[in-house]
Amino acid sequence: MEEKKKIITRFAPSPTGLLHLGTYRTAIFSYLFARKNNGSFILRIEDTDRSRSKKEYEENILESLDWLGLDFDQKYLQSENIESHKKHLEKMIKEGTAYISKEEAKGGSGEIKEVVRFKNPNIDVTFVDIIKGEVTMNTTDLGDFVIAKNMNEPLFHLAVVVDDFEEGITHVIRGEDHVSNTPRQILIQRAIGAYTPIYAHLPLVLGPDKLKLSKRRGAIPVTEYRALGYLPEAILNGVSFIGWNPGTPQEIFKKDELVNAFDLTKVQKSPAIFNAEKLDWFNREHLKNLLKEDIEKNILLNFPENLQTHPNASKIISLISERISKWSDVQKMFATHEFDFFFDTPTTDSQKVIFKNTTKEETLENLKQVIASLSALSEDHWNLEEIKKTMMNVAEKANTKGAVLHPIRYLLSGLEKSPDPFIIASILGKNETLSRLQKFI
RNA sequence: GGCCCUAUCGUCUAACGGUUAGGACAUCGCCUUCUCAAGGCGGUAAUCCGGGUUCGAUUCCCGGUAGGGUCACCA
Repeated sequence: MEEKKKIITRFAPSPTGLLHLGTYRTAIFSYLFARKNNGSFILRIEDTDRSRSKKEYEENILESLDWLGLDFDQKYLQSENIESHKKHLEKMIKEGTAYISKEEAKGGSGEIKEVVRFKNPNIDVTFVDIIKGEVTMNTTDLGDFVIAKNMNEPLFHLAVVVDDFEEGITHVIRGEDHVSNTPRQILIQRAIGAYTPIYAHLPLVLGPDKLKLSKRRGAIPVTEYRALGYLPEAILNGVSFIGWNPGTPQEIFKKDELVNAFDLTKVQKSPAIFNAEKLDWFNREHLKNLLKEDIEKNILLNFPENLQTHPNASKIISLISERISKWSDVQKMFATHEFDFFFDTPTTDSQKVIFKNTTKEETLENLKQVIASLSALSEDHWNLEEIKKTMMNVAEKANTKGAVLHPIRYLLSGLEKSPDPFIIASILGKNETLSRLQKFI
């Protein structure tokens, strides 16, 4: 029986800023690959650059992973492994694969510093990448690159190699921006006697400008998506589908389905442009999977505070729910005063009451009839069906239904575009409806 | 510029040499008892170019072009 090695992947961000979707996509793919194969997923915070690393960014990473539901089996701080990095450094120097170089510090201060450089054997390095296939690069023009600022401050390439080795990482899944780092790291692996893991370099996520997604060019942090009211499962689903698909027509996936369907070899070879509109669609689809009461609760939470307890608030929730992609859209609707008329009598323009190609007299007559038959409806019968029946009764007798329905709708909403008059009237109640209609008489 | 990678509708993609080149988002039109939203139906829209290989190339090979990545005492 062949023994299968347990798969271990890692997500290794540096806490030097708020990370966007492109970065988290590498976390998602590493996570899905590990879980799909019953492996482990490790989080390693690469904080060796002490001047740029900030605790708040580390906390943001933790928060984001937690929100997305990407649970990790281990968490390491790279800075905690510095003693091990030093040991390898000393050993490399002793064995001649690295050396201390005295040179002028950068910045032109004239100060002489000691940096540690890797003794480059200047050879071709070939590695197998699950996504890109076999890649060969010559390392000659890399020179003797720096692997530590000094004996106490190891740098990226050394730290990554040592940590991956000691943590037993079997698959390094990271962004394509790391392919050119890979030969250097393989050289170091060979120098310290480490194995070479399997690589999978993911093509990058590009912004609408076709350039690598970046904060500078408008990419927002994952926690900002949370603030905007996106569902974590929708983000997970939508981001997974940037440059990957399961090969079946299904597009909406819950987390466990994603784990089940994930296949690293199906990852696209070319970079993908991030489509924010499609992400909204993913969110709308995932919204449909939510419990009705959760939807209602979240929509209400996004009402202006003074309206949350208004008697009409709960009645317009279903109207809102079919008009939003994400929770923050509710706030937007109030900001643009779309639904103000449910809470305050709208101001109306008497010219706009009259439906196209009809006269004022006609409109008045129609409205009088509507008011009369609506008045005859008892409070007990003031519901959507009865109101609709009553209004349609008048409307069908008119030349065009719009001659009746438009004036009603406009007087009730004060808007050219709004939900239909029946639902508005049913929400406003008998008194308010009649009072708004009478204003024109 | 050197090195590496990539190339199907506007965008994300499907088609492991033979398809009327399929789907999704977006867009447009129609229906959906006035408008809007939601829903239904339908439409427009793609194989970068040039050579090969082959009976036959979106698919394989070469070249061009275009795009991306990377060239730190950051990660």
